[in-house]
Amino acid sequence: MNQVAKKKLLTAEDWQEGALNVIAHQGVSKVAIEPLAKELGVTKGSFYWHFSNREDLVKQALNRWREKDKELINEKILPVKNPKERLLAWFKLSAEPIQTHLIYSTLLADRSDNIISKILKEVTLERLSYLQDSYLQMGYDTAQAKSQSLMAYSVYVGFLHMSKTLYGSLPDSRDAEEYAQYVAKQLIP
Amino acid sequence: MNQVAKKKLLTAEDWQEGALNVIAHQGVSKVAIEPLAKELGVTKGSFYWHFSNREDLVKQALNRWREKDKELINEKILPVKNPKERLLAWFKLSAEPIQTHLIYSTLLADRSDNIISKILKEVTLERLSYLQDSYLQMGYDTAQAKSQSLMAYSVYVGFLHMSKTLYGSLPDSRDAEEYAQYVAKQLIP
DNA sequence: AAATGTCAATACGCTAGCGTATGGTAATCA
DNA sequence: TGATTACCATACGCTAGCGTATTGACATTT
Repeated sequence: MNQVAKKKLLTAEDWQEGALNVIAHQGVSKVAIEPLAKELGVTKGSFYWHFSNREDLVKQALNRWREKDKELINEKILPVKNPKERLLAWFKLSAEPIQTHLIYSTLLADRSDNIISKILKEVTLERLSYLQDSYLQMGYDTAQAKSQSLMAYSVYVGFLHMSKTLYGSLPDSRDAEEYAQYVAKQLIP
Repeated sequence: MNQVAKKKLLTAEDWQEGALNVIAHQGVSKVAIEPLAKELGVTKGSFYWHFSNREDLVKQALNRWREKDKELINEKILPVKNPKERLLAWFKLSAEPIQTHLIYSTLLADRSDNIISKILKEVTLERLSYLQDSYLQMGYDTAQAKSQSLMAYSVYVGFLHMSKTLYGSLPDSRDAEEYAQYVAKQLIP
């Protein structure tokens, strides 16, 4: 509840992280300044020092999310040289119950602003591109690689929602592992 | 803007339909009484005659959606006797840009109330069950049919979001057609 | 014709949340 | 040490939207 007990002063990053947590679990529309301030142990006065308004916060928070997501891929996926292994790694990662997936799935239906749509599109296209690359490197022609990566990515998106819908949250790591392996067997020849 | 120019009196169904339209395009959280009243050409006085409060409207609207969705399936999918043909019909239907899909994909990330989660789960389980039946009738064993239907349904959910997210970027109607055929080939042996 | 029922308009109070204005405090700098 | 800076608190006004209370206008029944 009060994760900044020792730290006296807040940074813009603290606010961004707080916003991302709300987005992950309740959606962008639930990002409210005063409740967030309470949670961080300060008042609005702090907020309007760091940000010009609510939209500013949302924008910065989503950009932060995009950067963190990119770093994750750069560290865990792209270094895998073998394309088949790389796809496997991606499927495994995509089934892990981490914040970036929660945020992504929440944004997918919460398109209240153009900010959201824009970032969502950019992130999706970028993710699709490295999936497609992997399939291309496995010998698919362009059209096949396009369709196949689109389908694989759809399975990922669908999985996020299904697990939320059917279990109330993302499944535990054992179930996720099992599912990832099954899907991988179907989608990686 | 004013679709009830001739009709003087509103019914509860009119309000439910209005709510469903908002849900389909903006999400449940955007369902507001006064704006909806304006759109329907009346005031709040009408609303509180037909419903006890906002939650009441949302609940009734979502139940209405579920019934309409069930009717659609009963009419267009279940009558197809051949299981392979039935799956094909379902994939075709699932790619059509009709309201029921819009609502479904919106609900998927807009889980503000328990009402939504409950209905969403019910609808999803029901849809999965007739998908699973089709695969069973095609000779899959229970575990396979379960996993396969889950994956097929994930592709459906993913497709809904992808087309929304990438609109204007990737899929023109020719690509969409190509993709649909590709997916069907992968998911229906 | 009177009474009742059905549906809607209007006026009101209430709350949550946004954004502004101003003041305060502790640290740092000149 | 006085002044400035960085950060936060407090108080205020404003709007959207919820829900209630009351009244009004037809339509139907008696």
